[in-house]
Amino acid sequence: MAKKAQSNNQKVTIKDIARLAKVSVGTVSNYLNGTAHVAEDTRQQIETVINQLNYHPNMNARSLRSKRTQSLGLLVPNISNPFFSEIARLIERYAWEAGYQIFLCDSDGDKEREEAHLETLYQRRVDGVIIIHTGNKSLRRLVENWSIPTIFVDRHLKGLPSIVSDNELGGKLSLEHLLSLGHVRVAIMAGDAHVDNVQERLKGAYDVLDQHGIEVPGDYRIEGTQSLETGIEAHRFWDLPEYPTAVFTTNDVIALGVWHSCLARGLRIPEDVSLIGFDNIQWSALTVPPLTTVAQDIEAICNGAVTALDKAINEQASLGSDTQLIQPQLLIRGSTTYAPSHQQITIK
Amino acid sequence: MAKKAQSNNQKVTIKDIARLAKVSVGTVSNYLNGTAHVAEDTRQQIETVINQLNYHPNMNARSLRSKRTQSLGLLVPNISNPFFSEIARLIERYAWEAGYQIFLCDSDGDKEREEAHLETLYQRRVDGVIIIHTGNKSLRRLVENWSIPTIFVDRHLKGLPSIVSDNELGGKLSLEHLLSLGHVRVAIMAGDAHVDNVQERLKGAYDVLDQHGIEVPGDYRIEGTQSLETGIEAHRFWDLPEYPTAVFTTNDVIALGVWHSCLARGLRIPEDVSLIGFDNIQWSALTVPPLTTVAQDIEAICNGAVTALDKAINEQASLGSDTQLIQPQLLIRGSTTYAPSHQQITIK
DNA sequence: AAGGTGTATTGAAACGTTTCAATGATCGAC
DNA sequence: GTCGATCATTGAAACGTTTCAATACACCTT
Repeated sequence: MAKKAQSNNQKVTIKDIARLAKVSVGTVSNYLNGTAHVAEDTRQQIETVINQLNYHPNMNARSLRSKRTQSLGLLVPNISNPFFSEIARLIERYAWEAGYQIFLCDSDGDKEREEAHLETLYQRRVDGVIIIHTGNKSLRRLVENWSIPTIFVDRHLKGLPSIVSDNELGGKLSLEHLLSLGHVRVAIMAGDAHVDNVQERLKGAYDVLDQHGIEVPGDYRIEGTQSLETGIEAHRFWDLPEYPTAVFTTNDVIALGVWHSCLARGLRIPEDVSLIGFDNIQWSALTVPPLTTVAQDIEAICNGAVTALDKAINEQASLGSDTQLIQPQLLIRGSTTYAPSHQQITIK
Repeated sequence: MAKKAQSNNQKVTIKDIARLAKVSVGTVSNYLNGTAHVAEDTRQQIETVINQLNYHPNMNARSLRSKRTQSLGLLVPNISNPFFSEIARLIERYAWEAGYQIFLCDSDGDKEREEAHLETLYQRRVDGVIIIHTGNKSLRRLVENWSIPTIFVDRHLKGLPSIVSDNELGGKLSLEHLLSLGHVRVAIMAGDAHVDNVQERLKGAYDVLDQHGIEVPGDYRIEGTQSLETGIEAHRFWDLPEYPTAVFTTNDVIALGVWHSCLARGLRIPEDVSLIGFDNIQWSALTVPPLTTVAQDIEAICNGAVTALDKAINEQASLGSDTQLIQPQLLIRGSTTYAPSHQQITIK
């Protein structure tokens, strides 16, 4: 068995290819990139040599010269959050289809790490950046005067290009649904009220409540973070003498936490408590009954983000400075139903 | 307000720094990398200029010359799978702490995409690669003769360096637990029996069953993929005249699918059915009662993988070719209990 | 005053590509 | 048989760093 000359895979360069194929480096480069026509026979020459030598172009050299890295940075607060990991999956896919690979940067909710990650992305000269920020104000300064196309997703920063759901509308749809079912004692799981999209969802929700003259007492509102743990805090509702018949949450993870607190307390959903989420993460369809929620069209968001970046990169068109809104959709499933008659219920 | 000369952030290079600081490029490089002592006053010179000019070193140039990219490739079958996204989170963190950033590559369970991703990782000259493979046999050839330190995680390939849980032990612990509770009618949700770790878990499980002379009838076993959907297939069990009292699954996601099928059928866990998972993903603790499962020590796995790579990279020590086994741990929670008396139960 | 010893700095080559003006070859038209 | 025109190819500069042998300088020692 002839062992081919593949073992020296360490450092075969375009020069080696050129030499063995008896052409110039320029021609090989042209062949590789399709930058110019190369004659049929030289093409075959080159191909033969490349296959023999097990050649893998060095992208760093290529990037240095051409000022393109075919890579994007993706900065997220926590990749193991199911909503963000789904975004990552889609971004990765669309990016791959457009010829980019992505640097995954997890800020872990930490502002310093967020900035440090951005700095290295800059140093790597990624072609574009997609950010889900943590509410870090100094991010604006950082991004405003750097030269890499950057787009915010899910959470935006006023005046910087972004593509997010119409969260206010989402909050509105959510509460209109609850009120249409006759609920009056509505609790609000606000989560992290520092996050812009949370604020918007809340605004949409409160607007509807105001409009119907419904007031939310202080002990019907819990703030915290966008996490399971905060959702579980809902147990405080169930200690109240008159507990809410419906709970609005600012995301599904929180809602699942609330659900957990209900199960732990023996409360049935939706018979005792109607519960509505936001995001439509994978798990929200899995509960029994499935969670009513406001679905974000994250395919549109992710595809939009990658496409916009790609366009900005290739046509050096500006990304502009506006927020592109994507329509959310109310997904009525089993976790919401008509308000129970107004009897006073006491937990054992 | 003086607007500093920061606007021309486009193309300031180490040469500019050198020129303005009146030193040679070499010295600036030494300062930046700490490769040699630079005198106190020149150090200050350089620092001043760098701050004035808003300089960001070009990592592509650096990589080209130094043959180091400070980046790792992470190849996963599906980043939105909660188990993999948790792995990604940990890998990203440990890598960051060790000075690397990671390229996230999602193979989407597709062999071609998997190979294509690896090829580009090679072209980018990443310093190391971490792979969770999809069972692609030709991966071996690909990895065996390339020169980048590579380690397999969660799923291994015989003879190639890897770090995985002792899955056979896990399966054993799992079934010993079920049998100790008196279960005899045990069903097996095998998931994807092509995946090596699934095979091992099954082996551990069947060994215990054999040892106790318990046989699993054909209709007590379901295969499919490592997914929710496959778990939900468990509804077929509940159609049987005598359905299983316990279900062993090869991962938590499947287990949650099984749980779903029980809820849909009105079966209570653990009163009617004992259910045990594998992995200890975040959501497994959230069910009520929480899911009994075999916890993988993925912190150890991820930390081990990054550390091993880092060592191989810096000391060009070989990674060897052996599998490092990490101990799993049985986590007894609420979803398993004693087998009900052997009465025949008929669903309505 | 010559030699020796460090320490801080320099200068230029190298890394592996792309890019582009310039060259050579081929061919049809006159 | 010459002139353009077209097409394929070449050669060398450039990209922004690191690396390393060589130098310059200052300070001791004898």
